[in-house]
Formats: sequence, C-alpha cells, structure tokens
Amino acid sequence: MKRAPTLVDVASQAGVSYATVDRVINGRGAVAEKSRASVLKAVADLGYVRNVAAANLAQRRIYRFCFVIPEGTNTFFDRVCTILRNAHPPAGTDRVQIAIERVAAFDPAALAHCLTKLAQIDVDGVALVGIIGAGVDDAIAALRAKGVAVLAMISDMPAPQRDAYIGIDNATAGRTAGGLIVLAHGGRAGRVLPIIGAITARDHAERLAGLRETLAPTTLTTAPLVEGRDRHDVVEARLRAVLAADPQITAIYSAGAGNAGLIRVIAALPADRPRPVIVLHELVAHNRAALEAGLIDIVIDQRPEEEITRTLALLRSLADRHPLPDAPLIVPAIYIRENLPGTRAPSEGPAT
Amino acid sequence: MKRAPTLVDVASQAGVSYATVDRVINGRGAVAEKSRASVLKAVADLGYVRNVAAANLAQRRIYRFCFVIPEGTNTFFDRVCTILRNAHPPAGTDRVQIAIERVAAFDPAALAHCLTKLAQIDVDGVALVGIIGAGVDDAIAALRAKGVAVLAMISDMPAPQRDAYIGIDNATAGRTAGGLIVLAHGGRAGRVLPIIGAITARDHAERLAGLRETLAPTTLTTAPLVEGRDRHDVVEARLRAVLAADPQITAIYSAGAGNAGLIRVIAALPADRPRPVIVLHELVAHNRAALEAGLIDIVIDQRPEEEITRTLALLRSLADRHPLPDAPLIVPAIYIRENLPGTRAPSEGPAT
DNA sequence: TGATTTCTGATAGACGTCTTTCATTTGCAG
DNA sequence: CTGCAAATGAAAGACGTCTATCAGAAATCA
Repeated sequence: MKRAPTLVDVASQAGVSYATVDRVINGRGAVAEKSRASVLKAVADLGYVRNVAAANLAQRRIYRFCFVIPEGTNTFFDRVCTILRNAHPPAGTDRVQIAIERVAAFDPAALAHCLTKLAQIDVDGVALVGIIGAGVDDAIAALRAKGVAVLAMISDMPAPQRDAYIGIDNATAGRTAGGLIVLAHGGRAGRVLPIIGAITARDHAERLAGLRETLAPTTLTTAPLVEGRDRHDVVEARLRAVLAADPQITAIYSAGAGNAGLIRVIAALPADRPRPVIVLHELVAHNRAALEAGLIDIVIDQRPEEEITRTLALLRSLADRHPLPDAPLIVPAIYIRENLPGTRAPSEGPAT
Repeated sequence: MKRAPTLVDVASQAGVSYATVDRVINGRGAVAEKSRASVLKAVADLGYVRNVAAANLAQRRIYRFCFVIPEGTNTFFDRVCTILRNAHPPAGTDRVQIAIERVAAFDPAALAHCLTKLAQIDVDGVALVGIIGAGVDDAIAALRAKGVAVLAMISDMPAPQRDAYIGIDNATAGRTAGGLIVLAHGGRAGRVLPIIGAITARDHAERLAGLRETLAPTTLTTAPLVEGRDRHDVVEARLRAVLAADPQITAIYSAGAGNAGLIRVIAALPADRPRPVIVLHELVAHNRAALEAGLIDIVIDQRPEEEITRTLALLRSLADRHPLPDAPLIVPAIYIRENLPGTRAPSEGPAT
C-alpha cells in the first residue's frame, strides 16, 4: 500500500521547492504564474489532498463555530439549543468549540448587531436562522469578507448571501400534512382548518400553499384561515371560537407555533363530539405529550438533530476549505404516537 | 485560553516519566501498579484526552472498516451498498477505508467463513447483519479477541457477542404501521391482512406483534397471516388468492420483502373495488415508484443512511478507544407520496 | 549595465503522539 | 549482600503541515 502523497511529493513532482508549494497552497507571498500552474498541476496529477489532521496539529487549530438562535417564547428554538449543547461532547474530541448566541426574534437590527460583534472575534463559521431586514445583509457580507462561513438554517435567505441553506422545504411540509389528512379521511368528505402564525411569515405561507395544493384535487375543502400569531393564547381564543361556530371541521393543520393553546382547546372538547384529525409542527414537549395522550394525531418535524449534524459537518468542511457537497434538502419527519423517538428498547442492557 | 493538557503534562503531574505514561496509556511493557494508578489519576485530574489527530499522524493510521452485507435478491441490501459507497468520499478525507463484503443471505457458514478471513487481514472494525447460526459466534469472538470492533446492523444478535446494535426496533415499526392503519380507517371497521417473509424470521415476527398490539384495542381485525417468503412471485400468487377469497380486506401490511409482487397485484385490481390501505417496508425503488403512482399509501423505512452514518461514527469511536456513547435506537421513518426524499427545491441554484 | 524588485530555495523549529533503544534504578529472592 | 528481573527514565526520530527567516537567483526597470 503506497502512502498518500505529501507536500514534499508535490514539490518534487512540480520541480519547485517545498516553500513555493506552501506559498501556492496557503496563498501567501508572491509566486510566479508559471510556478503556481506547475504546483496546481502536480497536485492534480498526484491527487494530493491535504492531511487535515497534520495541518490542524501544526496550527493547534480549534474550530470556532457560532450559532445565532432567535430568543423568545418559541419552544422549538430551546429544543435546538439543547441539541446543540448535546452535540458538543462528540465534537469536543474533534477540537470544535460551539458558541450559542441568542438574539431577539424577528429583529433584524439585533441580528445585525450580533453578527458585527462576531466579526470582531475570531470565528470560523456562523450558522443563523435566515431573516430579511435592514443591515443584516451588510453584516453578513462583512463576515464573509473575512473568510467566515455563513450558513442559513431552518429558514433560508437569498442565495448569494449565505454559503448554503440547511433545512426543510416548507412546501413539502405542507403537502405532507395534506397527504396525511387525505389519508385520514379515507375518501370521505371533510373540511380542513388551517392555522398559521401570520400570512406574512414566508415559511408558514409556503406550508399553507403546500397543503392547499394537495387538498385541491380531493373532496376536502378548507375553512377560512386562522392567524394565531404563534402565540398560544391567541390560538386558543380564536380556535375555540371557530370550532364553536363551525361544527363541520374534520381536520386542523397548524403550520406555526403556539400549539399549547390549540391543545388546551382540544382537551376541553365535549366528549360526544368526534375530535378532528390534527396535524401540528415540531416535536416539542407539549406536542409530544399531546401525541402520547391521543389528543392529536400527527406531528411533522423538521428534525433539528439532523439539521444541526449537517450544519456542523458543513461548517467544518468549509473551514477546511473543502468544496461544499450539495446534500439534498432535509425531508420532514412524520411522527405518530407509535414511532416517537427516544425510547430505548427494553432488551438493551449495558455492554459487557 | 490555556491549551489542552498533553502527555507531557500528565507525566509531570503524575511524577513519572513520559515513557511510563506511554506504557500505561498504550498498554505496553510492565508498569508497577503504583505508577499506573498515579498516571490514571493524573489523566483524570487534568482531564486529559488524547489528541486523535496527532496520534493518527504519528501512526500514519488508516481506519479500515468492513461491512459484511447479505447477498441475494433483496433490493434493500443493494440500497445499503449504494449508500455505503457514497458515504466514502467524505470519509476519504478522514483516512477511512470502507470495504464491502457480500455473503450469501441466511447462510451462517458463509458468514463465519467471511469473518474468519477478515480476522487474517488487519481490520479495525466490522459491521454485519446479525444472524444466528453455528460457527458465527466463534468467528466473531475470534475477531473481537484481536481487538476488532464488531457491530450488528439492521438485525441484532445476542448482546454479549457484539459491541453495539444499530438499527430500528422492529416492534416499534410494527406498531407504527398499526397506528397509521388505524388513522386511515378513521374509526370505521376494517380487516387487516398481514404479510411476512416467514414466522421464523425474528424481525418479521416482532413487527407483526407490534401491529397486533396496536390493533388490539380497536375495532380492526386481522385476517390470517400470509407467508410470502420474501419472494415476489410467492407474495404475488398468495396475495391474489387471498384478495379474491376475502373481499372484506381493507388494509394490507407487508412486514417483509418481495413487495414487487404485491404491487403487481394491486396494480391489477379491478377499478371498481376500493383499494385497501397499504403499508410496506423500505424505500427501495419499486416501493417508491408505487408510492408515487398512488398504488400504495405508506412506506416505513429504517433509514439506512442514518444507520450507516451512525455505524461509521461508532466504528471510529471504538477504534479510537473512546467510551461508546449510547445512542437511542433509530426510529423508523414514515414516507407518503408527499415527503419522499431526494428532490431538490427548484429555487436552489449553485452557490456563487 | 547596475539597481531594484520579485521570486525561489533551503532550512529549522514547532504541534502532540507513537515507537524504539539503552541505560539505569528498584524490588525481591536466594 | 549478591544477582537477576522488573520497572523506570531519558532521548531521539518519525508523521505531515505550518510558519518564519534568510540568502540567493531571476526578472524588471532605469
């Protein structure tokens, strides 16, 4: 087994000195165009790939990544933070430091300010939840100009601004909800009530469009849209009113947050009234509990674990100056009571 | 920022020489019990963790892992191999070599023979699909005696034999199928036809038990079990007969393979007869196509990508002599027509 | 042509661990 | 106390890359 080519091999193959190869590879000092070309050719011919372990060792490198996560009442982002903190230990072995910055939700100025601060510190990569707003683009541009990788998670932003987007396709999520509702009706007629945070929230609007697209060719109709502003008290009040007024509702799809309120309404439903089919988003604690209690039927989850795993891998990849692989979008997961994660098999004991 | 402790630090902290520390850490040569204790204490006190990058550099280490995959007509394992081959490039950077060995399915002797051969070569870890049979245990024991990590994938084996199991809980899978079938009936009565490969296949039996457990408290009944021996011709013939004889069937759950045959039967169903709800396993090509065509409703997938990712991570972890983290079992994924993976969002263009 | 620049080569010391060699000390049995 | 084995220390050269320095060569300009 022949060993992998090293920079010394590249140098001799290119007919230049190690120093020159280094200048080309690491882009320092002036190099004649001719030399640069022959080095690059040698790299290609030999199939040289930098030994990242050796490089990191020499540099005593520690990868410093920062996740900028919205702060607020949204349980989902707390879940993201928990996952991030648990992702740390395996990464710890890997010389990776993960910082979490919480910034006010839906506040472009706060985000921009945070990013500007990050630009001062030495950071290798930043992951943020995309929002659009004054100042954010500039702050991101400044970061990227410094060579910092910037990824959008969960919610995308215009393509040229970020290096990549990692998250689900919200139209797919909406279509999935639609498909499950269709399945649950089994050919019977029905009336679906959609609830979203606000029609101005792009991801919610996309989910809604996906739902409608799937319901269109069926016998199912949709009730007038309810905007719950992602707040459980608002959702609770409005849903209660709608259900009282419209006894025809056979299904509810809530594309946004604030579902603790929805669950309260369902729990208080009169026992003689058949409960509508209910599809919610995100496997946060109260949704999970409701699923286990049989109060709701389905939770569509964007699998933040997977999103974070992929984000970390991509941040590393970019920091190592590897070409970025194009992974497909994450597919939303469907959870029912029976396939909830996190339960260990009873047979599983400690290994000997 | 203080740098992480090195073996030199450990040595001085323990009051012994580097050489002694090395003997303890890497277990070579004789060390007095007293010295060993003080070294271990120093390691614990300082929180020393070996710098894997440096270690691998010094050893010019390449991780050599082997996946032993059943050979046969089962499309699922072809899919596993494809995923494995695609998992390679990112790993390539990581100095990981993955070999795939195909052995005759359900043949303990062939497996044992393969493992014995692997014991000759220098391998760091082996992943195999657990089966029980004469000779296999001994072959595995021999491997592990040499310090080779052995993982069971997809199908488990007795706990003391393997270092860990990575796969789904089949009872959960069966319950999930049951839950979805209940959902699709929406409270109406129905009759579910279970199809499995053979009642002697443990994973199939477990799935069946899970199904029954979920259906028990409902109004749904089960039709007599069909054994399709995982062969599409057998499944096709038997299913055709059963459907003709029993017009009451409202759902079919196929826990095993051979579903190409099932799909043929469904495609040929008279148009006036309402198609039963159909739940299959594994997102292989023909199942996926049937889902897209609307011939079936649901595919439960054990997510081999995830299984392989985890297996590789675990193999590395074991090879690096890290304590093995106990990750929860993999949860089966539910696919319907709307959330099939692998489609890129149309908005997604190449990054600038 | 000479005086600059611009490139290039040679070399050396890190980084943290592995591996080996050789000399020395310690413990224990006789 | 001697002698032998077990235990320990000291040291040095890898592994592949980064980083820095300095002298010398080649190209450029006047």
